[in-house]
Amino acid sequence: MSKGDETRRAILTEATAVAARVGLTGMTIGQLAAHTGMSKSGLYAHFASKEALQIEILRHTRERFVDQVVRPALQAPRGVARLRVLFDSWVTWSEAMEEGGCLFVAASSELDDQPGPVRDALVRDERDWLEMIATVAGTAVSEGEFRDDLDLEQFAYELHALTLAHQHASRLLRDPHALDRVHRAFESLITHAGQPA
Amino acid sequence: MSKGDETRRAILTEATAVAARVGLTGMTIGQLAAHTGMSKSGLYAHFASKEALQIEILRHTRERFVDQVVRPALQAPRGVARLRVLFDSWVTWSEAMEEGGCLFVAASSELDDQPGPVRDALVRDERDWLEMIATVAGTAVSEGEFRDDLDLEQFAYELHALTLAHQHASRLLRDPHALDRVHRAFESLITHAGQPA
DNA sequence: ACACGAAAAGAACGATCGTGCTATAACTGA
DNA sequence: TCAGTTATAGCACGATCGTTCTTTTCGTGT
Repeated sequence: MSKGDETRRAILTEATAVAARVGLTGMTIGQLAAHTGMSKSGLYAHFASKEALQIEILRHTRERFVDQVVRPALQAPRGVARLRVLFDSWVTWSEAMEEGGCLFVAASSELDDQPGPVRDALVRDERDWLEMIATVAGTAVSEGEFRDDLDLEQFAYELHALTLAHQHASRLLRDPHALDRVHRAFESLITHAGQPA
Repeated sequence: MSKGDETRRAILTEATAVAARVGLTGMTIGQLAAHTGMSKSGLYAHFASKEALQIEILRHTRERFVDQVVRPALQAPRGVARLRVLFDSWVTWSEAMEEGGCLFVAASSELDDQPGPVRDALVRDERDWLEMIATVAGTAVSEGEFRDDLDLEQFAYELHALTLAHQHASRLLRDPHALDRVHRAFESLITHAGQPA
């Protein structure tokens, strides 16, 4: 990997952390330069525009998300076990962020009414994520662990709701029982998906 | 009401809409002045600082929230009926926002790691809101509609999760079935709160 | 209707924004 | 090691930021 790619990656990693804290829009080039110890123009030379940087931040985060959350789940056995790994991996991913939590969660409400290519990229990522949850839940159906009339999209919606709630309880409210809360809600969700409607 | 109070209120109403769209931090005085047709300094004279304006926006929004969401619920009969009104009123409140949705939801992820008096005010409001949900759920317990070992805080957590998810589905994903989704999730929540654990 | 206080505008401040252009410094392949 | 590319810094730009001041306009009580 050339020197350019190396620093470029370092910038993206740092930018991801900053963006999670102050938002993709709130983040500024100057602020980012200060954090990385580079000059504003030296840093900026790696990207075509701030908007392009924002999109690359999302791409970079997505790659790490797949590595740390999706891949472990796909290596677990199909069914509820895989769903558990997916969920636990997400919680771990979210907790691992020193500040700001999951960037996708933060960006979701920041960009929800700000049209443009950044929002479009985020929408694609979020759709993929919901689809992934639904697909994994589907393996629990085909394994006979979930009832076979389960609405997979509705299940994904409700599981995703827990991730949003966890970020809220953990990051905003600093609820010491946040982890316990989200796990109990998850178990309740799984239990009811297994019983007949 | 004097002229000053009148425009001040008009500013806050407009500012609430702007803040819901671009965030409490993303909103600027100049932008706000343009939206209200006032000069920057004329508008700014009504507030001590931008931070003070942000706090007043939250206070103003809170007042309207109590009027439009909390009060109707308290006028409904105790129990599940009251809980339904509370939830339906929130959905109506959220849908009524032309853009950006519920300001509290938007601000929650924006301020979750930005310490200061604005965050503190928001945390108080969100705690009050969760407490309100738990209290209303409690009336359903004492009316015998919910099982009496129901964890009220956990119930509030899960109901609140649905409001976050609805904003996500409705505003970001523009899911045409968002309303249907959130209602089904709500019914499911109520049903399970009524059955023995 | 007039005077006085309140409300709004005008103008300017230092700072920082995103973004170019130009020069220097640092890598890299022959 | 030297040439040539690539990466970074320096500097400046117009615009806008939050904020303060002074001046003008307007609403209001008598």
